[in-house]
Amino acid sequence: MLRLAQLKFFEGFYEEFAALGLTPATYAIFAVIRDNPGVPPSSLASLLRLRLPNLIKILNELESSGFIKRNRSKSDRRAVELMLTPKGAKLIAEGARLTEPYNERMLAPLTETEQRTLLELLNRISPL
Amino acid sequence: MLRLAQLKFFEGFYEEFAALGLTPATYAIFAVIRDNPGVPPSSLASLLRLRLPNLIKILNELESSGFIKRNRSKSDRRAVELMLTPKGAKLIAEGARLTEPYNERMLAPLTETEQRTLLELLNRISPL
DNA sequence: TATTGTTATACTCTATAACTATA
DNA sequence: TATAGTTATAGAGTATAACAATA
Repeated sequence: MLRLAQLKFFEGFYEEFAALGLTPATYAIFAVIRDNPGVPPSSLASLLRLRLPNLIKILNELESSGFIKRNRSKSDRRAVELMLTPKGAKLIAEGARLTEPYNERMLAPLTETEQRTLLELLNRISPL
Repeated sequence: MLRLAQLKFFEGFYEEFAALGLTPATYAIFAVIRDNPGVPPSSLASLLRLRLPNLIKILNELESSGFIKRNRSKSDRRAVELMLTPKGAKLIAEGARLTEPYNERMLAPLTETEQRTLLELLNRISPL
């Protein structure tokens, strides 16, 4: 049942966000960088349960498209600090506007109380 | 959150059922054939949301390993009827014995009432 | 020596087009 | 002509190993 629900959400996501070129993965990456400017790739990968090499490949594309930039940390020159460019900030802001109608459409069979319950139960099973 | 929960269940599944060589996909396929002997590949694919060509590849492996057999329908010789062999029935029966402890472990953070609620809400979002 | 990030690469899963045999 | 099943193949997602730079 989890797989079927997730499939529905991903299919709906591609419909809703196709015009912006956002995927579930890139949306999540943008949102985390927006809320945690300077987050290193390693933290981002473990938070989103992505393998570092797979994340790096996505980050390379996002950087060469001009959506994010990488700064080397002053204190530890191995570490990378991820930031949104103005172009990237604009993209995720546009995406954020589609989020509420998207969630509403996916969760339409549930009341608002049930929607909160579902989120709470899922969060207990696998906390973010 | 759905993706993270599903990831947890799949990882737990591989741990629990590794000894039997069952995957989430093959478990579901065996269970559907067991409960619906003679089910055609097309119905199986749409029920489990698998593309027919991808399902066929799995069915080929399951058949050449001796777990299932294909019968041509008498009434429509294009149609295939899927059946478990005794070997396949034995395998899914062994798998079924692991199912309750597996679900219990994955859903440990929830009370029994909450477990039923979660299943009901997921089923409303994307009915089987 | 250990850690962060990166590259290269293989493997699984998923998607599309085209073919066959029956209807 | 249309349908059920199948094959071949391409693409996306995910995995591991090895390397460079820095600590």
